[in-house]
Amino acid sequence: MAKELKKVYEPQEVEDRLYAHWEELGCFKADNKSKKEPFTVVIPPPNVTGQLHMGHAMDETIQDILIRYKKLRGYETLWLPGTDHAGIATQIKVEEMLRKEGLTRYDLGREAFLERVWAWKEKYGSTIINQLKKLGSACDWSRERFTMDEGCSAAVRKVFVDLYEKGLIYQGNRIINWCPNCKTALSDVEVEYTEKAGRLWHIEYKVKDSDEVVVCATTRPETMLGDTGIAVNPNDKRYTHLVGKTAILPLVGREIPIFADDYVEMEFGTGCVKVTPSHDPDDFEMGQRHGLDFILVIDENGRMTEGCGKYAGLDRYEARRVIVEDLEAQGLLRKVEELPHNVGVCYRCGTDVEPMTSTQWFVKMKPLAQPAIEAVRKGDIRFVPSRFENTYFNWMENVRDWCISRQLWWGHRIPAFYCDACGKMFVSREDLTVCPDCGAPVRQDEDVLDTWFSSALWPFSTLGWPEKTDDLAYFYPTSTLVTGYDIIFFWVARMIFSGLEHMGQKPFSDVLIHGLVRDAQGRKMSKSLGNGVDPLEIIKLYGADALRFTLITGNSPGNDTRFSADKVEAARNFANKIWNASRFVLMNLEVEDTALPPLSQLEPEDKWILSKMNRLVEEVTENLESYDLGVALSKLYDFFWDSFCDWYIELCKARLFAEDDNPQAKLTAQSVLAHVLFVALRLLHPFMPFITEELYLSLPHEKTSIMFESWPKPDDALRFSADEADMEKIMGAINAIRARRSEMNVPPSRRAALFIETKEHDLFAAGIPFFQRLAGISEVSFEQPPADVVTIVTDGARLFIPLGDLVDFGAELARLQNEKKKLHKEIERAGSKLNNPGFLAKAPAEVVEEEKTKLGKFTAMLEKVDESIAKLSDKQK
RNA sequence: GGACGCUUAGCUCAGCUGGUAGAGCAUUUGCUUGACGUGCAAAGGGUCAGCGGUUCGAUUCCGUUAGCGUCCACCA
Repeated sequence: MAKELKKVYEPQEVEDRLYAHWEELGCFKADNKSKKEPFTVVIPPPNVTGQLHMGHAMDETIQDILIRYKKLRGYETLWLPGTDHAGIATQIKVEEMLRKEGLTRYDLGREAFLERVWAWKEKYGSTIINQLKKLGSACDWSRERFTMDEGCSAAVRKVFVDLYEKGLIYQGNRIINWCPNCKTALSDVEVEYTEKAGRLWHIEYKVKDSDEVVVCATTRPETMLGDTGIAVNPNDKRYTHLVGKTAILPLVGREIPIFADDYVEMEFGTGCVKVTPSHDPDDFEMGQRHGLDFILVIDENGRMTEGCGKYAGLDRYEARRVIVEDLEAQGLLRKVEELPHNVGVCYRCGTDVEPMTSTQWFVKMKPLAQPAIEAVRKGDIRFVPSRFENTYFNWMENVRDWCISRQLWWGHRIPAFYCDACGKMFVSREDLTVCPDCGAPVRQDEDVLDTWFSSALWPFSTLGWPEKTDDLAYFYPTSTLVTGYDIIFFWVARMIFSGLEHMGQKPFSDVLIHGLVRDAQGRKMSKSLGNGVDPLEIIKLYGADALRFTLITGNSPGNDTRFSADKVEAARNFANKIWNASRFVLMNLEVEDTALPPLSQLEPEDKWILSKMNRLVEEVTENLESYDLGVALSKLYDFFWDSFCDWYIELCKARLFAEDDNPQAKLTAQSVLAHVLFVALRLLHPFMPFITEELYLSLPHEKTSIMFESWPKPDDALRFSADEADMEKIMGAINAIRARRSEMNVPPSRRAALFIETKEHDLFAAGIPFFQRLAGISEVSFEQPPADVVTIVTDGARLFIPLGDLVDFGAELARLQNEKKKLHKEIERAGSKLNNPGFLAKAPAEVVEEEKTKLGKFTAMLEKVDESIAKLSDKQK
């Protein structure tokens, strides 16, 4: 029966084999015809060209834990994997590759370029998928999807046309965020704001037909070329006389109106704002309110437009420099102040974003946001931790229309067709080649959709929508969405309104938010810092289970966590501990199963561990249900290492290796060991799938995989609170003896006799083998102890150890005095509580009872200590 | 300017609905104890950021102050 395991756990040797084993058995495959309750998770699709990083590793680990846990609990689990085409990111990568060949995408043309991207995707798209497998992810690979596969594309097409027909998608010339490097429009969430050093230039504008000047302060002098007005606050008495007058734009000579608008803050700058409606979101709105002209002065490359005279063609920052020089030369620069301010940069490339007016496609957000807010407000969708609901509401309530068109080639092409002959535009479910009206050829909109437009449909597009599939019927809405707080706006919010709008049903019930994985110093892991840790390297060195353990333990939902080699090492050590404990159990196993023996055969130590185990099952289950994965895992760690290994296994050795011939006692110990191990392996499996599977397969088992076993259930028959308390008295005595010995530097090899004075003779008599094995005791006697002893007072007994000349009477007396002081303190503490009428009247009965028990215990112990002190003092005299 | 989070042992962090503070790592000491030195045993180390309040009782709830951090926001 006994199987030989290696002395050290070698994850490298088992992980790939077990993953293949699971795939062969179809462990990850979900059945949409199942009678069970479904539990569905859709993966946040990683970028198809991406590499697995620590953030992914954490995200996937959490999902895998939920999936494996629910599967053991008897749910029909589906973890649906896939990848995202990642419009900008992927296109940039391929363009970089082309650049090495000296080519641009324009050299290739749209079609040839897209072929290259697809080829790239075929070549590298599976990289991240294979990396996910290394982590142990229990994804149903038969259902793997891609945001640009046929089905997802059909969903995108349908959604676009539907929204257009409902009037929720429109085309318009509005101010958008433009990345001059990526050369595309961006949505509001794709702009990141960073504080940069800047300046505030005060520029003089002459007032027409007057000697007056108005001074406008700006951080972006180059945009003055596009100024079409000057705004002041309507209540600003300094300027009321100017409202309605005209100013002359310096350098350009354009006449622009001076008007009043509430937007202007009187206190900031000079109180006069130069208004550039085409290059500033606020100015854009003022421009609309006041019917100003819109003049584009910066083009899609970030250069000044042709209409800019001598500045035409200059880069916007070069133009700034020249314009400032010119203003200065003309004496129009009144003042320059240093002013750090927020600059929007592209989230992909970091280039300063240029706000500009442009014709783009937008999703009208207000009507979509309302139900999405409601769903969370009503608790239909729940964020964990709930504080992220604030973030969500705040965004949803103030959301602006979503710019969805991108001037890229890689992505879902916008299904709008233009007829140049009759000037009409058609948004169509089918591709058009000729105009439905006039029959002339049509051309399709050049732009593609924001990547996040397709991700927003992920929870249902991946299940087959718009087809009415069995998957969709059975698995939608999904159960839990796991993701980082950094993409709540990008993705979570948009999935919510999309699900509600297109499915008429929420996309998921719970949103589990986790934080970032930072480096050991707490810095964000980033490519530019080069401080990223490669999860695959960690897996290679320490194993996937150790990595998973590291990412989960000591962390709570929504909080960032630091990653350090120390932690992984500790995790690896734990895996090794599990391995060796199992090895021990297997080496001593002569029974054929892991069933519990009849309760009547159980010894106190068996009841002790079973009782603890039973409570563990309850608590871990509870913690998992409330997504407290870190808490659950640390309880498992403590139970396994401390309770099971350091105590129970050691206690069992007394029986397993007993000289007397009691085969039944041995078998009982083996059975309990195997049983507890089996329970622990199942509880640990969601967190550490590989090692638990490998060990399960070594135990006597019925199934071909631990994944087919079921989650342990608490059992009322295993609540042995009295036995547990008894056992703890023995353990307390062992602890006390060990501490005394250690204090006195007695080597473990030096065995000592033990004299016990107790009213609980049977209990302590049963503990004899444990004292011998765990506390370095030779013989135990309940007789009167000799004179020269060390006295140890514990709960339930007084223990005496004659340690011969090792004992320094003075030291022993001091120790006892110290002990006495401690007990006095305890008694005082408990006593003051119990003397407090408020406490007695208002505290719950069991708390009062507990205090009374403690008081009794400590009082008894104090008596014993006093006795010993008296004896020792007598002797010294 | 809003919103949120953090401040607990030398370090990194747990601590659910209030009832004498925990883990890992680090430190010190001892140990070939028939699974494991990726181990075993023992020990030191915290007025749970400050101040108020609620309570019989607060690290835990409320308010407030300070420091740090994150997100959002139109101060040109």
